[in-house]
Amino acid sequence: MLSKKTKYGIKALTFLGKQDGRTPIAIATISKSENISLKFLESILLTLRKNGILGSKKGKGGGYYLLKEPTEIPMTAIMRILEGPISMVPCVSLNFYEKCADCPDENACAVHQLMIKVRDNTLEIFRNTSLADLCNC
Amino acid sequence: MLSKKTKYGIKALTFLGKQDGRTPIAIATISKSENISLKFLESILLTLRKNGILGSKKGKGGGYYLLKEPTEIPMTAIMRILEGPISMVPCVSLNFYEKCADCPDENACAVHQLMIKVRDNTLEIFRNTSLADLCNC
DNA sequence: TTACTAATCTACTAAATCTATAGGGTTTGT
DNA sequence: ACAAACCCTATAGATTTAGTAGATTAGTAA
Repeated sequence: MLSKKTKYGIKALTFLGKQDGRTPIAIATISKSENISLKFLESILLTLRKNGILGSKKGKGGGYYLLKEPTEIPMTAIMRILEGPISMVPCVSLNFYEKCADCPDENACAVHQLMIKVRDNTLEIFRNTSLADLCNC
Repeated sequence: MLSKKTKYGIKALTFLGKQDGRTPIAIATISKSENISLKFLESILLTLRKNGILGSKKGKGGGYYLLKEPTEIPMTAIMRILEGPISMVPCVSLNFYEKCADCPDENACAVHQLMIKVRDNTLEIFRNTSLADLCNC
């Protein structure tokens, strides 16, 4: 299941993507519009900034803004920053790979084989979807 | 991410599916073969029994066995029993639907639309995969 | 029948981690 | 002076992943 962190993050990004230009938007504005706890949203936007998705401006008139065009931000990037691995098990993850402690042979593991399929499918959706696509809903 | 409960459950079911006939297999046998904590596995098999996937026999020579042919057990059933919803958000779940508190209009929600796509794809894989398919790895 | 043993079943506990915040102070820009 | 991001800490609650202890049931051998 998707964490609220990820869900709120996507909603906030979508909100920013719908604005025109790079005018900074205050956290409070997004928080009110999307019904997200202010402090929680604060930490979410901070991680998005630290990961190169958002820029910020301090002081009066400050806020957050997208660093790239929405068309240039794929869902894979957003998901990996906010949710972590796209795979359902670490042993099929491309970016967060970890070997299973209990599994002597990955290729003989039924779960492994099945989850590769699921990952490939999900990955293709996220690769073919950009933030811009979400903004057109 | 998939919980260990689900992962272990699938592995145990695969192990049972590979046996021939309905001879009961002791928990300890599966536990050793698949490197799963005995007591944790015990509770997992119990829920699978309570949900009509497994049968059990008590006492000496007892254990667990599949109630149906592996071909008759779809992954959707296994996943829903062990992991819960297949969807990444409750608002797109077919079997575990819940409305989002923060979302005034589902159809206008970008997350909602995207997660429907992901759910449809994942669901198709699980629908087209039975336990028997996992046993042939 | 009785005792023993193997196995499931039930219930309780607990550590560890994750989630979703809340509070308050600091820094920076206008 | 003020507004806003930034940063640090704490925390309640839930979930996960087990571990512990014992009850119950069923087959086997004496």
